[in-house]
Amino acid sequence: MTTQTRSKTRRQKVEAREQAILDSARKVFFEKGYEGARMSEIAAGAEIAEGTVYIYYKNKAALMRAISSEFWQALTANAWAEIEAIDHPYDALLALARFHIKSLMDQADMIDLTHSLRVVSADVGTTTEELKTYVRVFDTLYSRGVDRGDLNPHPALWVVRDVFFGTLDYSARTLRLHEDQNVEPVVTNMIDGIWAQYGSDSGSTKEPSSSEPGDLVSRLEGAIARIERLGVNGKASSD
Amino acid sequence: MTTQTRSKTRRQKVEAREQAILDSARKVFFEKGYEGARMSEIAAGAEIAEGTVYIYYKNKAALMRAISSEFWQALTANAWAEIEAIDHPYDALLALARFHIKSLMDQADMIDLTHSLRVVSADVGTTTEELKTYVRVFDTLYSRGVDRGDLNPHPALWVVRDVFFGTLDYSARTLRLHEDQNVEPVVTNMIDGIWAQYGSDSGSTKEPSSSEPGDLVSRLEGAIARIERLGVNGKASSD
DNA sequence: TGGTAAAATGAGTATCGCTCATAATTGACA
DNA sequence: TGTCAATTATGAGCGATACTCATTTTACCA
Repeated sequence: MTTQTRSKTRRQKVEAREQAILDSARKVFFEKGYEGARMSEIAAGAEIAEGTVYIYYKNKAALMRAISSEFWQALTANAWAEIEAIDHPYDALLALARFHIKSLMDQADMIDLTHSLRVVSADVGTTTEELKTYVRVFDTLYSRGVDRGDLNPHPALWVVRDVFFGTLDYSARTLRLHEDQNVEPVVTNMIDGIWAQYGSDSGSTKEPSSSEPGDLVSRLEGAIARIERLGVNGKASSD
Repeated sequence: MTTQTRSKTRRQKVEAREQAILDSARKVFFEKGYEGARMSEIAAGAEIAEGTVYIYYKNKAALMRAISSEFWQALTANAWAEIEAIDHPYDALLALARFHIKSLMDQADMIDLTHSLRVVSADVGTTTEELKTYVRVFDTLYSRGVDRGDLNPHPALWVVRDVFFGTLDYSARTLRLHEDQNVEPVVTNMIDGIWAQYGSDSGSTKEPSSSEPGDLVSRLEGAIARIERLGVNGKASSD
């Protein structure tokens, strides 16, 4: 028992220190940027000697990679949590888009740092892998929509995926420079665009012209609901 | 005359050296990345002493910024040249999209380096300004489309602009990893999507009643038109 | 040709990421 | 509790690099 307790204590101490290093490093990286960050300052922030950092992380790039990795894993977990209770693919995609763009805007520093790693450090494999995992949330939602018959299967999913993430990424950057940071117009606009192109209107088979009038009505009702929602949330965006 | 000739010679020599530094730096930056690039190697490539570089460029970041600036200016000029002879906004946007994504793919190193500057160097003002100038090509084309009555005015142009550049940016990255690097599906799909959402279907004037309740009606009419058009165009995009 | 301002040089400086010999701490066992 | 081996921490020192500056070289004009 004594053995286990002490062993546990030791491990706890190590883990606490590891986390302290990460916390300090994150702070310094955000304040000074990757190059501007000093290992000495990171060590001081974690209240350890500079050499100790290198026991936990091979070098500066590895430390940065760990922070980036931690961020993307948390983001992925939060994304899943955000959409798990939502049934309809349209609403789920909408929620994911909202979550994504808000995350980008809130944690812009982290995003920029992650992207910079692509160039700063040659070894980006890890980060790329984490990005792929995150992106899988979208892929799953889209596939679910296809299975339910709400979305048409796209011959290359990545085309739609790039519209989704590309648009949100750029919009987040733009929105950050604006006074009005209402994301609703951007999100609704983009999802509606995807739905207009890939939504299965008549259910199963694709017909040239407006095939079944009844379907048009139901889609219009959905559109009205969406527009009304925009009217409530997006009122400020009309200027 | 002698005076002018010699004075010209001196200036020419200086300018030639400046260009030699830029050329050498570009090469080294591409080969080694920003951090990996050595000022000594850049100087050696330009066949000058290391200290001389600092007469022309304040520091490493300024040198990188000059390269980035040169690149974006050339890109902007080429973009204008690419679309100047094209009359119809749809074709022009298509051409711009093709040009943009191909440039991104061909000069991926440059793009990555430019983006990394955002983090590496705090002073990014210049690069941002050059980006804005480049983006103006798109804005002009869209406005032209609105003036001609081919496109509906969007309450916030940047929303469409971010769809355009965001999608192309992400798609370029994805395409680079693919065997098949055919940009046509991406480009056509994206422009068609924009056209489906913002193309003025019935032809001429838009209802400018922005803040009136009638706004909802006009927007609904646009939505109906889009849905109807989707029935026709959506067929092509499904393969 | 001689004088001067501009331009080039490269050894030297400051600073940083990282290493490693040494010290301190921890925990199993008697 | 005291001993000892293993683990963990330390920080002076090393190599490397961006950048400076006193000195030299070049370009130009009278």
